[in-house]
Order: sequence, then structure tokens, then C-alpha cells
Amino acid sequence: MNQTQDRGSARRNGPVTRPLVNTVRRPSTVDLIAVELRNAIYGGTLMPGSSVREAEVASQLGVSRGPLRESAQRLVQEGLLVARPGAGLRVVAVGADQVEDLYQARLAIESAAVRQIAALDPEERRRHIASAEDLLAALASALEDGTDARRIGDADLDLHYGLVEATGNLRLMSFASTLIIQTRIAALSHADGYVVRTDILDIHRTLLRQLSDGDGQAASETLAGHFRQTVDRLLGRLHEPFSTVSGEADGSHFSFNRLP
Amino acid sequence: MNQTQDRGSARRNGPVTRPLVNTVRRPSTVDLIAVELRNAIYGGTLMPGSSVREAEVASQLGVSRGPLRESAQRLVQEGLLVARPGAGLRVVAVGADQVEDLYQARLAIESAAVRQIAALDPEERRRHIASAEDLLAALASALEDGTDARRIGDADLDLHYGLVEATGNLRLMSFASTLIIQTRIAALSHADGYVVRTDILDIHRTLLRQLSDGDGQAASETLAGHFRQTVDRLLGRLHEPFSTVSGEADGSHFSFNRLP
DNA sequence: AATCGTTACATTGTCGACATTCTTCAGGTC
DNA sequence: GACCTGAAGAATGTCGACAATGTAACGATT
Repeated sequence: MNQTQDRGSARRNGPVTRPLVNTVRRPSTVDLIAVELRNAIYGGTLMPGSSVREAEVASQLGVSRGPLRESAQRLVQEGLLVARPGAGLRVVAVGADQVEDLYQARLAIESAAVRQIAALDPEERRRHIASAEDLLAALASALEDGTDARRIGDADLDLHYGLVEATGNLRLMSFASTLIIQTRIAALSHADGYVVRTDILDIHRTLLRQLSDGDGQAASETLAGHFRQTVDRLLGRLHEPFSTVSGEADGSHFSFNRLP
Repeated sequence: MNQTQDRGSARRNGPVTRPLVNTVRRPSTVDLIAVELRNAIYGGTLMPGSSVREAEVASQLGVSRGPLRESAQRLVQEGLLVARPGAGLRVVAVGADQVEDLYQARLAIESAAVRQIAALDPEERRRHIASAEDLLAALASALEDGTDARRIGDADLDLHYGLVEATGNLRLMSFASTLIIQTRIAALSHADGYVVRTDILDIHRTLLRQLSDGDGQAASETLAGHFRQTVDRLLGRLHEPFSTVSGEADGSHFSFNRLP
């Protein structure tokens, strides 16, 4: 939706919360603005902790403050924005004390997802795993190029979201989308948030193999171990061999596309 | 908040979504309205599928349409309201095709919660289980009186929410709150939604025992079995011995308390 | 009799303006 | 020098009014 987000890959616009009932309805203005705001946060245009001035953003989107404020309340409910009375909106900053809870919540959702996938009949399971392997390939390719830390992060999160998407459960997908954007916020909040573990590829390969074996329990434990390591790294408890990738936070300021 | 909800029990106003960051801040008007709306849905004042006329509700709450619309967007994000462009707001109706997904989502959250509780050190674990046993006692007492189906449902949902609350994870609590209100909506949507299984007490006793044994895996499986049976009952697949309790849906119309 | 098109109504979507609150900065005091 | 106090400024919170849309009733037509 903004230029930093869609960089050509066909399957971009990864995790985006969609309405629970997915009928054929023209999206409301509030929907469109909410998507725009989420993309701005996910893409780093709105940095964690920064304040969101209503008049400014509204004029950039070509709408008035009313619809913008309504959309903002959606993100407040998601925990992506915080609204202090009188002081307006800020992008939430995921502090170190929140990382543990965040990944526990992700484990709750994604663990349920992999258990559910593993319990499918083999044919459907293979179909979902095949598309997950595409995402894994994208991650591998991003790791090979190895210059753009955010691209690696995108591919990682896309893979995790894809697992939840395979369940077809709109509620789980909505939760996962929120948590994954918060993961991105956490990565943007910490200086070393984009440091990438070298074994990230192995872990996900293991995960998919266990899934195709139908061993949901093992896959869930792999996920738990992966998250535990990630949390430890973010909290600086461990100091293992890293593969640091420079991640330039493009300093572009606000730039929304006006809504049609 | 409205008379159908607080019937004297001290620990009422059960599951209510709170802001993720729980600092000392006077709640915003939008917060207050959102709580009021959730209570109205949870308490049956706003019935599933009914339309919510903005001007009417706003005047009853003593606010203008602006803040009400902002609050409504919060519930839209939660999946408690749906907003069709031009046609306004309706309370969501959880159809039969949604029941499966709803309980799968609840299993994801609550299973993670019980696993987490079971993994605590014994002292803290016992403390949480003690408060859960209070909720279990409330459920038992509601079942003994046995006249008010909704009170039984309240006690059941309070117990389930209490388990998630014990984790202290605000994200999980927020998700659980949303899902539990949707469970209530599902119960209000189906004619026999308030039919209560006779073994509901045994199941929860088993659950707490397994928890105090620190066996998160077993507790999680108990939960899964419980939910599977509930889904089967709601979808009318099974016809086991029931203990039907008459649940009168009090036909009171809108009645909000004006905000102070 | 049932269906389609038209019209009138009610409700929502959006906007601009005003009242209120918070933030910031200067000045003074301890 | 650090802290508290107060006032100016800027942003938010709220409201009322208008425009746009969807809905329902009614009559004409097949």
C-alpha cells in the first residue's frame, strides 16, 4: 500500500486483519484507513512510540478527522495504538517486559494452528504444507541474499502467518495478524531486533517436516523452543553466534497514498 | 452496569477487555462506552442480530454520535459488532458454521493458559488454583439452585476466564474476553444454547485436579474434550441425557445508564 | 397474485467549528 | 542547579448540521 511495503513479491501484503464475516461488501472507509495505518506501522513509516497527529495524518489520507479517529480506535483495540485522553494517539512501544507475554500469546495461537494442521487428513495436510514450503523457500532466498534484514523478518513472519492461515479460522487469523504486527513493533523498538539467528532456516525446516509427519505435538514443541530462544535473544540473556545483518531503517517520513 | 448484569455477586462484571497497558489513567469516554456496549451484549440487552441505531443509543448514554461511533469500531474490531456501509451497526450473530471456529480459538487460548499455570512453581500454582476453586464453588452453587440458566452460564464463563486471568498475560486475557462474549452471543443465538450438561461440574473438577498435579497436558486434553462435547451439543450431533434449565430471555428493551 | 420500478423516509457517513485538556516553556523560588 | 508554579500554545474531545446512502412502502405492470 505504501512503497516500502510492496516490493514486487506477489504474495506481499502479508498479515492483515480482515472482517470476521467475509461476504461481498465494499470495504468501508474505516476499513481502508485501518489497513493504511497498519501498513504504516508494519512498514516502519509510523515508528514505535511516535505520536500520531490526527489532523496531519487525516489530511494526508484525504479524509477528515472523524473517520480517522474511528479507524484509530480499531488499532487501539488491537493494541497497536494507545490513546491517552487529551494527549492523543501514539504507536505502541513493545517494551522488554512485554516480549515474554507477546511470544507466549503467539505460541498459544500458532501452537494451536500447527496441532490443527497436523490433525488434518493427509491429503489436505500435504496441500497446506506445500504452500508453507513456498514461504520457506522465500525465507531461504531472503537469507541467501542476506542484505536486507527486514526482508528476512518479513519472510519469517509471512511463514508463521501462513501456518495460521492454513487453519482457515478467521478468529485465529485475526489474533495472529495482531500479534505479528506487534512482533514487528518489538523488532523496530529494539536496537538489535533485526539480528537474525543462523539456525532459523533449520528450525522451520524441522517444523514443516514434523507437520508433514502429522506430529503436532513435536511441531508445537519446536515452536515453543524457537520462541523461547527468540525471547532470550531479545532480552539479551544468551550470547550465541549471531549472523548480524545490517538493517537500515529508511528514514522516510509520513507518506500515505490518498484514498480514492 | 445494567440491572440484568450485576445481581449482587461480588465478583461480577466478569470478563471485560482492559487496555493493554494498565497504568493509572482516567478511562477515556470511548473506554466507558465500549464497556457499556459489551455489557449490553453480554447481558442480553442488545440481542444478537439486532441493529444498533446510533442516535438512539448515543442519547441513552448521554453522549453524541461521534464518541459512540468510535467505541463501536472497537467492538467491530473484536468481532462483536458488524458495520455494513450505509446500513449501520448490527450485533453479530454467531451462526452454526462459526461455532467450531469459535471453540477452536477458545481452545487455543485456554489450553495455553492451563499449560502455563501447570508449569508454574507449586506455590504460585496453588494460589491460582485456590481462586479458581472459588469460581468452581460459585458454579456448583449456581447449579444447585438450578433455576437460572444464565447464572450457570455466567459462572462457567467466569471460571474459564479466571484461568486465563491467572496467566497475567494481558494479550491472552483480551482474546479470551472477546471469545467468551462471543460464546455468550452463540448461546443467545441458539434456542437451546442454555441447555446445560449435567457433567459440567465433574469436568471442571477434573480440570482443576489435573492442574494442581501440574499436568498441563492432561488439563489441556480435558479442555479439548469438554469443548468438543459442547460443540457437538450445540450442533445437535449428539443427544445425551440433558438437564434442561429454563432460561427466560428478559424482554427488556434498551436501558443504559447515562455516563457520569 | 407476484414482481418490478419508483418515491419518500430514515439512518448513516462526513465534515467543520467550538470547548476542553494536555504539553511546553518561561519565570520564580528553595 | 533543581524543582515547583503558572500561562501561552497546540492538540485533542465533543458536538451539531449537512450530504450520501440504504431501506421500506406503495403503486404499476406482467
